[in-house]
Amino acid sequence: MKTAQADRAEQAVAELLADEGLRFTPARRLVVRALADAPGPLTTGDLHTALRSRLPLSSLYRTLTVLAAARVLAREHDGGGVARYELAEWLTGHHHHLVCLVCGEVRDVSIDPQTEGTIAALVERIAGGAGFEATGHRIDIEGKCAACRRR
Amino acid sequence: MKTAQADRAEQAVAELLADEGLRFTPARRLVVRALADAPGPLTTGDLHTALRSRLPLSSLYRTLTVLAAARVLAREHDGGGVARYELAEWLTGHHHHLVCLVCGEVRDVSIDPQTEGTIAALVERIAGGAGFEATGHRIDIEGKCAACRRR
DNA sequence: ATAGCACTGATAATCATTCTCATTCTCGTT
DNA sequence: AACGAGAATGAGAATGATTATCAGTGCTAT
Ligand SMILES: [Mn+2]
Ligand SMILES: [Mn+2]
Ligand SMILES: [Zn+2]
Ligand SMILES: [Zn+2]
Repeated sequence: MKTAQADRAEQAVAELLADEGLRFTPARRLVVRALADAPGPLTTGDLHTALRSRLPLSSLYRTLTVLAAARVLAREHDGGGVARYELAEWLTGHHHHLVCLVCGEVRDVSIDPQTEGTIAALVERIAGGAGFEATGHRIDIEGKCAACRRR
Repeated sequence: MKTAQADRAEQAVAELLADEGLRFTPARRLVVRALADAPGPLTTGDLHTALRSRLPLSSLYRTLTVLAAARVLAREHDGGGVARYELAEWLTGHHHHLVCLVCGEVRDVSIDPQTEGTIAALVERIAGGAGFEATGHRIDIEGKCAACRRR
């Protein structure tokens, strides 16, 4: 996320937390910033490595739980079952993921609005056919990332 | 999965296991059958509930591990991080999932070949643009299932 | 300054999953 | 039919990630 956008997101987070009677403490700011700077969702381990000197593990876990409950963060799980967190889509915009099956990296990727429209339409159709009310979708593209390809 | 197809799948599994010097034991047969009959991927808990009288938990876990390593089963993780298993796509055919955010159910859904072709094409395009070599994709449609809708 | 909450961080507890190991089973060979 | 090697089983212990506890600290409004 580029800095201007990240600053705006941080502002939005501050307001949301205030509304819920929660504070935007240093710990929470550290986590939000780390995720805003990341090219994709980060595991708890990634975050712990990055922030270990400034944020004990138990506090990191609590912070992630609180921010996810407040819908500031979205939590998902990768193929190995380890939790990954990213800023919620109302902060980052809708997007999808490239998942490298070799190194495990997960990277954000956006689709042009035109194509995204096509997808939304076919998702509607498929869901409707099954009596299912679709509210969103998630696409993971699996394969080999650029770095892993060249070796 | 309908029975004729399930029988064929079971046959294919028997052959694959034999090739690997593994046996198609009663425990493995129970698990493969349970998954062949299921409308979507099952959690370890689902399977344990269904098979508890015939298969101790430690054996269930080992069976799942062995079958997944042999590529008979595919393992994924749902939003809450619990493992889900299903027959590998070379047995079931390629498909996607409807994920109910209310009750947690996950159901298989197939897309017509025409639409699947469209998806494959745009996946190629998106991946290529990022220097990524796509080998597959996964689509989860999230929302409210038919049962949860009507109450 | 005081009271009431929110927050922190160390630690203990939980829960799913994996590991260990003694025992049993299968299958091919004598 | 008895034998031996490797495969499989099942009970229980161990692991690892995550969550819960709780005593102490910090903010903020009155
Ligand atoms: Mn993302
Ligand atoms: Mn499936
Ligand atoms: Zn990679
Ligand atoms: Zn439902």
